[in-house]
Amino acid sequence: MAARVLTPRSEDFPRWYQDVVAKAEMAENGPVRGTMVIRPYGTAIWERMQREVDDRIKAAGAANVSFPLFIPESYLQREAEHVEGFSPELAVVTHAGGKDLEERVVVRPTSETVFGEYMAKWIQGHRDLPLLLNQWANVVRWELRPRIFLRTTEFLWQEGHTAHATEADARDYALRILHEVYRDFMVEVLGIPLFVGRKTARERFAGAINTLTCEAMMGDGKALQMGTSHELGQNFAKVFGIDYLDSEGELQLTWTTSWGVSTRMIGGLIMAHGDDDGLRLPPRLAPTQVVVLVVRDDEECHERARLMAEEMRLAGMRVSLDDRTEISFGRRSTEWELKGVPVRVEVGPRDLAQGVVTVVRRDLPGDDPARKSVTGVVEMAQAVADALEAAQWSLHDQAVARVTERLADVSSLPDAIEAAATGFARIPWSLVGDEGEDALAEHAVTVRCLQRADGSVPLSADEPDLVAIVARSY
RNA sequence: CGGGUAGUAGCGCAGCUUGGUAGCGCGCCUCGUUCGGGACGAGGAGGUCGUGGGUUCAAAUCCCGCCUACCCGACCA
Repeated sequence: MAARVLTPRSEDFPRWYQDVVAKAEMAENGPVRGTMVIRPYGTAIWERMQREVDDRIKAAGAANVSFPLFIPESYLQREAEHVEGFSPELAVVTHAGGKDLEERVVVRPTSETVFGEYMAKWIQGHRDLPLLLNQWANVVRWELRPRIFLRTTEFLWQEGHTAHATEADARDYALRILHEVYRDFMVEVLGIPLFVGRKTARERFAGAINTLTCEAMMGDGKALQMGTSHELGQNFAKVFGIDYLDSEGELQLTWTTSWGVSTRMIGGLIMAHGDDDGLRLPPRLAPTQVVVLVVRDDEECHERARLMAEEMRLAGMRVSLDDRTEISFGRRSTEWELKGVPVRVEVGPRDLAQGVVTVVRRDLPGDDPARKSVTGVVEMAQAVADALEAAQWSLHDQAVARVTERLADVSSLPDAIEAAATGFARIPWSLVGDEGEDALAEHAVTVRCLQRADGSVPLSADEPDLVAIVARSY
């Protein structure tokens, strides 16, 4: 077995999380509180996320743009709820160019207001709608209690902003992004099971009329909001004048949406799949899917490993070759395990003499006999491809098993609070309500989302027989 | 933002009580022996003791401010 390099999750989960971030060389804290330096491996993971999410956003018809980092403070102030929600978290530039600024400038905490200003300019008639935009950017929200990847003062994200002719179009699009972009990516690529639903009024985005959310259960039973999609109604259209002439020649206000996912997903990925040996990456996401490990400094081993890596690359896999034989085998194995590379191929003289190699799966625990298998050199590429496919779903299924185990159906607030100590509780929304949310909040428990009985997303919080998913959260 | 704890080599820590030559383990570099789950030996490099000020002949050590991290609360997509 691998030597202990991390604090075990059962001993101290937050400490384990920090250990993984550091030991897998993903990121470290920046010099200013709440900022982070994302290292090459963390960046590679984020780039994979970006690629997968971006492809889906484009498939949903949106185009990428780039808006400024600085926003005039007056823009924020136009939408009452929006300012109120964000002002405590704003970083404001008051001094620049060697003098005090006449109009203060905020560092964007999100870009609804600037997008609003320009969408108003670009939209004239109904033929300009819908306008579907997205940008990949950094944003700043001054955080009092930062946690690397999960809640940082500066973070990277994607923010989509759209304008539609009708409320129904806007509603459909917000829901479409939630399902076809976010849920599809998180379930199919990240292998993380989700609770998708609608936020209660108090958990809603500042300035939205509805917020849809993807909530995931972490390894310690707490919830993480992985992505949100908002219907903004006509709130921003009114204050920024985002209007158009309809086919009758009448001036109409548009209906807008916004939606985003951030580097927080990296934290979610760590806490949803990681184990006591480190990160475990689902193959579809992993920057390196397979590492070919040269076991000993032996000419035959080097050459055969190189050829095998090349063969798998040609077959379309993302492969790294580890031929650093000056570092001991055990150390290198541990390192790749920490980094969560899904499959390892060990090429050593003992196996080669028999025409075989050892294939090791990261998703299975150390005592699982299926974890290591021996396969003929000729069948190796296929065996690895099969292992990758199996690992993708095995990680997903392990996460589903945890949800099943830690999700309790309850019928009282005290029971919900008790269940939230170790996981999620599902409780009829009629038993909670606004007062119930207050009572839960006293125990640091919140309503993560509202769902219909079958788990689908309700059209409004007023539908009958809704259930609330409640939990402690990050 | 309030309460608590901490900051000494890349990482983890001792030294501080009682002021007087900057230490240990891991990692790193070189050489040799090793090599199928964090190898071993020998030699070596690496420090404005978080930062600014104060007390003192003398400060890692005593005093004050600030910064940063962790825990608990409040706040927050």
